[in-house]
Amino acid sequence: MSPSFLLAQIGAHAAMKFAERLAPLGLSPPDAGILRAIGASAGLSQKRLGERLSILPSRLVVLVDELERRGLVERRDSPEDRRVYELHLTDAGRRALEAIGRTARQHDAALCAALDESERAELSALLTRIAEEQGLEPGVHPGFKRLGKTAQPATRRGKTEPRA
Amino acid sequence: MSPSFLLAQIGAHAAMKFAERLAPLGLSPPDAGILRAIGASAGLSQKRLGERLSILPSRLVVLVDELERRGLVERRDSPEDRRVYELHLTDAGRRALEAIGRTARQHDAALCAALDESERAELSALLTRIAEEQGLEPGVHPGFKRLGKTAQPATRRGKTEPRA
DNA sequence: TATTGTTATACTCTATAACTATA
DNA sequence: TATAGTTATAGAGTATAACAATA
Repeated sequence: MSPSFLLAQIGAHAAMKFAERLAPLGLSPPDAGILRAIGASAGLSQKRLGERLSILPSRLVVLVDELERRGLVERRDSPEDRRVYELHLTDAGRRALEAIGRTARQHDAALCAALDESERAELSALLTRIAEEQGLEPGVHPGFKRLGKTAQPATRRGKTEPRA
Repeated sequence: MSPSFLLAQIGAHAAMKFAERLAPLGLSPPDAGILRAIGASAGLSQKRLGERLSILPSRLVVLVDELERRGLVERRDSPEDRRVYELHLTDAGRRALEAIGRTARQHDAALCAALDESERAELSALLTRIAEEQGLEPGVHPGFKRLGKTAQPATRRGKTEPRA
C-alpha cells in the first residue's frame, strides 16, 4: 500500500482516537490546541493565536468564549492596544493542559502498540523528515480546510417512484 | 515530537494535498473512494458501498447521483431484488479511475520526497503494522465522524461595546 | 415486519462579509 | 484608513428520523 494513503488513513484514525480520549475532559482537539498555544506563549492575542492554529477569527471567538466561560482561559485587556485581548491560562487551565499531556502520552502508547521503542523512534525520525520537507509547522495540526469540488445541482430521478 | 501527533499532522496534510490534486479532475476524495470501490467490486449495492466506505446512505445518494449525472457510474436495476441498484463503472468511469491512479502515484512521490526508496519501504512497513494492529480496513480512509464535545451556549459579553 | 434507497432536517465546521471600537 | 474582535450568514459534512417501494 502507498505510504501516503497509509499516512492519511492512520492520521485520520489517530485524530479520531485522540478526540475520543479528550472528550471525557470536556475538550475538543481545537480546545487542546488553543490551551497548548496559550500555555506556550502567554499573553497571545486572538489574532496571532488564530494565525498560528489556522483557525478563522470568527470561529476562534466562539472557542475562546467557551474556554473562558469554563474558567480555563482569561481574556485581559491589553494595556497597549485597547482593541486586543491578551490570552492567559487560569490555574484550572494549566491543570487542564497537564491532563491533556497525560492523555496525549496514553494515546501515543496505544496508537503505536505494534512497535517497540526503537521502531517508534525510527518512525518519528522518518515522519519528522517528511514534515520538514513538506513545510509543516512543528506542533500545528493543519485541520481540514474546504476542499470539495464545486458541482451543479443534480436532477434526481427517484427510487421512490414505481420503476416498472 | 510524538509519533501520533506527527501521524495526525502529516495525515491531514496528505489528505488535503491529495484532494488538491484530485480537484482538477472534478473529483473529491469520496468520489475517488467510490469509483475505486466500484471498480474493485462491480455490481455493488449502495448499501454495501456505504458500509465499506463508512458513508451514510443519505450522503451516498447525493454522491452517486452526481457521478451518475456525469456519466462515470451507472445504476442498474438488480434482477434479483427490485429494491437495490447494482453500481457499475462506465467507460468514462474506468478512465477516471485510471487518472486517479496516476494522480495517487504523483501524490505519493511528492509527499515522500524527503525519503529514498528503501526508507519509503521501511515507512510503509511500520505504518502497515500500525494499521493492522489498530484494526483498520486496508484501503479504506475512515473519514472524520462527529467528535466535538457538547457544550451549552455561552453567554457573550462584547468587545463591540465600550469597555471603559 | 424488515430492508433499500431516498428525502427532510438539525448540528457542526469552514468561509466570507459586514459591523463596532480602536488605532 | 486599517486592524482586532465580533456577528451574521452561506456552504459542506455528519447524523438521525421518516418515507415509498419492495422483500
